[in-house]
Amino acid sequence: MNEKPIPDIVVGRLPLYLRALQHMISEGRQLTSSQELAERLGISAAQIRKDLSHFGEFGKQGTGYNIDFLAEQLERILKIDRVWNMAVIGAGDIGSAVARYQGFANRGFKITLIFDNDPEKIGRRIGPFTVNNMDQIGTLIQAENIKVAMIAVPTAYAQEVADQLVSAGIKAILNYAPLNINVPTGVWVEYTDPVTHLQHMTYYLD
Amino acid sequence: MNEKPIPDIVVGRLPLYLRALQHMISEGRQLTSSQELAERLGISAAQIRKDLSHFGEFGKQGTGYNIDFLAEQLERILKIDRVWNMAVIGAGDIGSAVARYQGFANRGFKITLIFDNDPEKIGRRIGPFTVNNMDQIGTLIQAENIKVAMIAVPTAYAQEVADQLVSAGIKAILNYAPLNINVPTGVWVEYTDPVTHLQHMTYYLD
DNA sequence: ACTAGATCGTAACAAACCTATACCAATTTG
DNA sequence: CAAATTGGTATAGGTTTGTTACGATCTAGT
Repeated sequence: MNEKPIPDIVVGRLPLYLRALQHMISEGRQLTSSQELAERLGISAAQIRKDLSHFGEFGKQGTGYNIDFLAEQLERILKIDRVWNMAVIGAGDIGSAVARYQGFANRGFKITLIFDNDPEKIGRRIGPFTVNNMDQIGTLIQAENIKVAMIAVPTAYAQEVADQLVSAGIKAILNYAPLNINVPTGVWVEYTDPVTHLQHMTYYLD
Repeated sequence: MNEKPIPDIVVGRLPLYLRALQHMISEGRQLTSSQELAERLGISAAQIRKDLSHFGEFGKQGTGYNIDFLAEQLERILKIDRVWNMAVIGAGDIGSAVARYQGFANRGFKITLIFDNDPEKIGRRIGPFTVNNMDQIGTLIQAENIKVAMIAVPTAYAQEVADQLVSAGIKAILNYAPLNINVPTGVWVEYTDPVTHLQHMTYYLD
């Protein structure tokens, strides 16, 4: 525990620790150790202890970590001890699949709005949502005070949509379009592109 | 250019460079520079030059990089100067969206098989594919000599499916299930979990 | 032909990160 | 009580990553 900012790479591992812990909870487990987490995650036990020690002392010598307790602490640290409402932009294949995905619940996130600019799609239902007109992005996102959004529009429109989201007050964007987007300081962007991962792996294949 | 193995993080950036280059190609561009790539990607120009220099000399002083040429070289390095056939396991929301995703073509990959174990789904069509029975994984993957697969099944079955894929000769797995899976040496796994990215960002929000 | 400006490739340096080790305190187990 | 397990801390060393600087090369303009 110290005053220096936590390395981003450490922050990035916390969700992985939490994911493993929640899996253990679903198995009905109560205790674990840095050793066990290390084996499951392919990270060294010392690394895990050091990462956690940036934030406090969560374990008990000789015993290990209480799984529920550590999970709660990580949720607090990652600020997912609440529910973040999210907007999805784009109601195509990706946006629709995201909107129906059951994996956000219980992990701190909930989709509440979905947008598209195709008149064919506006007003239709996708899962429990009605597709809103994209020209309502600013109004609705501000009205509901939403801070997190996912971009699932064609690559050509991603930057334009990102600009609208930033204007609407969005602070975190998960971009499904395979394109880097520019946002001002204070807005965070992460990318998810399956092809990038696949290309990374094929380097190592014959 | 030297004999030591290339750091994995460098390999991981090559797909990003390639993605930016292909975007420039679609804009009809011919030349670029490490400086321009750096601005687009948010990586320093020197970093980009150093990364590329691991593999050869692709630029021309005073001029920059020929976009088509550099893209071809990166495709060769990443071994996507061919088409990798892929299998998708799981025909639920994620698997279906993946199967319909148009973004694999032209980036080195092509889905050719999709599997599920739900009798309701087996035999049904998803996009251009017919859903195969999961008990055919070994047979069909070996028959078509497929080396790359994507896991899009519920978390509880991901490890079991991974084991089957490894037995069938799969060498690279992209896992959509939010769970670490264990595979033997020589098999590569990458993960894509939107919630992990979201949780990483919320750490920095208020 | 010459100059100015742009750019690459590379080397040297600095910072960040990871690994390994050792140690102590607390706890559990036998 | 003794032995084994475990977390947290500190330290040192090495690897990786990022930054800066600079010579060499190319283009464009005069």
